Amino acid sequence: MTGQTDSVLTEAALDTALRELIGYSMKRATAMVTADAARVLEPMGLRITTFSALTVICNAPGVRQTELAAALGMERSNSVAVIDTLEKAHWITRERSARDRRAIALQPTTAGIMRQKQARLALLTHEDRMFAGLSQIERRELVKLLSRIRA
Amino acid sequence: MTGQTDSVLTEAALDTALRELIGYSMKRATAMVTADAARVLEPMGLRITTFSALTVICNAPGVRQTELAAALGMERSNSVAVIDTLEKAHWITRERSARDRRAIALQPTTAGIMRQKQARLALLTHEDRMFAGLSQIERRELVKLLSRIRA
DNA sequence: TATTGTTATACTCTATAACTATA
DNA sequence: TATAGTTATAGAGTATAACAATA
Repeated sequence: MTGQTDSVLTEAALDTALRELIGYSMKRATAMVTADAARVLEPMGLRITTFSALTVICNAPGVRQTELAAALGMERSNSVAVIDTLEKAHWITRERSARDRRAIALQPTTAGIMRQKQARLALLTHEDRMFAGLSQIERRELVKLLSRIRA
Repeated sequence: MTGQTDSVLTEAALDTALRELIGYSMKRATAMVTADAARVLEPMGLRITTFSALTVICNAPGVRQTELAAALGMERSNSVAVIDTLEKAHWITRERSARDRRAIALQPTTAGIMRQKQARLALLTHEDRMFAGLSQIERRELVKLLSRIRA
């Protein structure tokens, strides 16, 4: 192996041209963060989507499936499998709403609340590691800048 | 429809609890930006992955497939289909390397270079719209903060 | 008529293992 | 032995259409 290449440009990183696009930096950084978060959640039997849904249900007991999906920016149809997973793990229950018999109210179980708290702490630790290069002020600044992006 | 819910919390957004995680804000904001970028690229016959690969090839003619995949943070195996797409569109060519007959040097065609330039301009316009709420200084600050995140 | 949950389906992205031909 | 490109495959996320029950 010579390490040689047929490329003319050998000095700059190959993705330099893409770095002028903010979206590219966002995508690469987010992929890094979410991959690490997924690794943290995996031993707890959670994925990012299931953790997110569980967190919403724990913080808004009785939430409907459609509301949940909308809050997480996902399709109603795709939320079904996520909620199935949480229900099979006995972390949440589905209860027919008395007021509107079409709707289903999602309730967290005691085990679900405990698991969510545990996963939340693990993720906060993970973020403290990933964002160690940023001060608390800079972390808030990052979130603030992200919140000002509009489609 | 009453608009009523079984949820106890009706005032705050349902994903408030998730907003304490920086990764959540990053994921939602990035999804918004990349979805819009994909819409911009689609009429040009490009997706984000194919545009990214084409851009690297245009800026580093002769780059190898393995180098390309590494630069974009994707698996070698997954880069094959992306390069197939670019080759079938006649935007790039595959050439066996003379120095190392295992390797393939990727070269952009004239049409490929033109398409990349066109797509790049469309994406810069798209970003000017998405990031209109941020000054140029703030955009650079955002990228700088993202670059300091470490796994 | 419209909405809720659901099923079916398809497409993209991603990840791993294994093969071939070259080094 | 190791590397470059490739194939096959499977999992996870995402998107659309259509259906039954209910409003």
